[in-house]
Amino acid sequence: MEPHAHRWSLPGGRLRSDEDIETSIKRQLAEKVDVRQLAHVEQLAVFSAPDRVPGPRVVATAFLGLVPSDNDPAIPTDTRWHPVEALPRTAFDHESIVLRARDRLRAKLSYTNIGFALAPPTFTISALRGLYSAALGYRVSATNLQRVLSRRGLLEPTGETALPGRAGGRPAALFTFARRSMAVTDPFAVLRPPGQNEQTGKRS
Amino acid sequence: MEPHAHRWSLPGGRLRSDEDIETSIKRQLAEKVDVRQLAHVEQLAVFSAPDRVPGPRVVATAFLGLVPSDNDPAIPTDTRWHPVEALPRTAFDHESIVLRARDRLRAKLSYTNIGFALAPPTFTISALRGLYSAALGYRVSATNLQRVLSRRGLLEPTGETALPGRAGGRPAALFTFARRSMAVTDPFAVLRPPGQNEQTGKRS
DNA sequence: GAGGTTTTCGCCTTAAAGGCGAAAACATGG
DNA sequence: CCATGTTTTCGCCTTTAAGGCGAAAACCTC
Repeated sequence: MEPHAHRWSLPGGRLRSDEDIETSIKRQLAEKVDVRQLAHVEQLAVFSAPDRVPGPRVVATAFLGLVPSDNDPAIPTDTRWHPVEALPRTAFDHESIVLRARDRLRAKLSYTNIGFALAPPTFTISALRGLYSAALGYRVSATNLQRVLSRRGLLEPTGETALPGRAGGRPAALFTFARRSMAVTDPFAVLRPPGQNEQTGKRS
Repeated sequence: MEPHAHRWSLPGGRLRSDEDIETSIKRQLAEKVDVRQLAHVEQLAVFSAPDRVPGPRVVATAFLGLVPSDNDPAIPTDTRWHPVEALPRTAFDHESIVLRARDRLRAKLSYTNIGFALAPPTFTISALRGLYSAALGYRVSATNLQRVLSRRGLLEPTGETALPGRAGGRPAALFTFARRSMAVTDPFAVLRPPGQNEQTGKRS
């Protein structure tokens, strides 16, 4: 009868007539779950299949939101974080929404600087590596992560170092994301940067 | 009084309760303008600012649709193609929608195989170069385009060649997009292909 | 057949990513 | 306090992809 009762669903709600959708989703989050410190929010996709929920059709605009790993927002008792590799049964089409969000995040981690939204203001390379590994689903090399981000000019060393773990080891340097990387920069063009072009030779 | 009258606007219309949005936009296009042979359609973004149109708020889901360069669909007399570099004044927020679509296309041309949707079933490298140049807004090198697409395994030579232009010159070989590239393949991961990973050394 | 045109190919340079091991910088146990 | 284990960081090298440039190929017209 109510096949979707007692299943987990994503936070959300109805759009008010005086707000746009992004404002709305932020309000919903702030009301229902205490997730206010979103470091990044972007539209994911619109889900509009006529039968996606029982009853009259509901069009949903899904968003991807990222919270830095260092803040653990207080959430109500009926709410929970779920690891994406072990999702419970979800209501409606929410599972496919989550999977799309995951894929989007993975893709953008590679070709944008969206990683800044996952990291605390200051972090060690190993910590960042952990975040990237978790998000991407495979182990990332710290060495390479370090170099790739540096070469892209996204990483800035703060002077400081973190305390070594209880097992000893060299204390890790603390880094920050460069200021100009604090907004998501979309793809680095692949097929021809804006530089001078072509015009190869004689064109009279 | 009616600041948006007599301005150009994008095709579109209301969503019916028994169709999803993509179905809807395809229907609208087929009805209003005869653009049926869309080689690729994807969601662009939702536009929902409360004041984006006068009167009660209208939420619009914008799509990017691509038509191969060889078909020139019949369009009604009140409808026109406009070059994106010389847009007329548009109604509402339609200009920003168009610009977003343009940017999306440009980005995806670089890191996906979306180009297949712009090209006719068979084409010469120069023709393809023309399409890429027009879409990207800068001159692309034919040599490099050729190699990049080949190395990605997207280009397949048909045996045939096109007729040389009236000015002579070596007849150009005709190519096709490889079959497996006929669906948009999203990013080639940059930061770590799925291959073996890390595990660098001793982990006991 | 000479000269002009367009396409294609081959070789080289540049740039970014990834691998691997050594060195650096810490902890702890004898 | 020195040897040993641990973790991070650095340097050098390899691999892969993109981009440049000129020569060769293949066609036209006069």
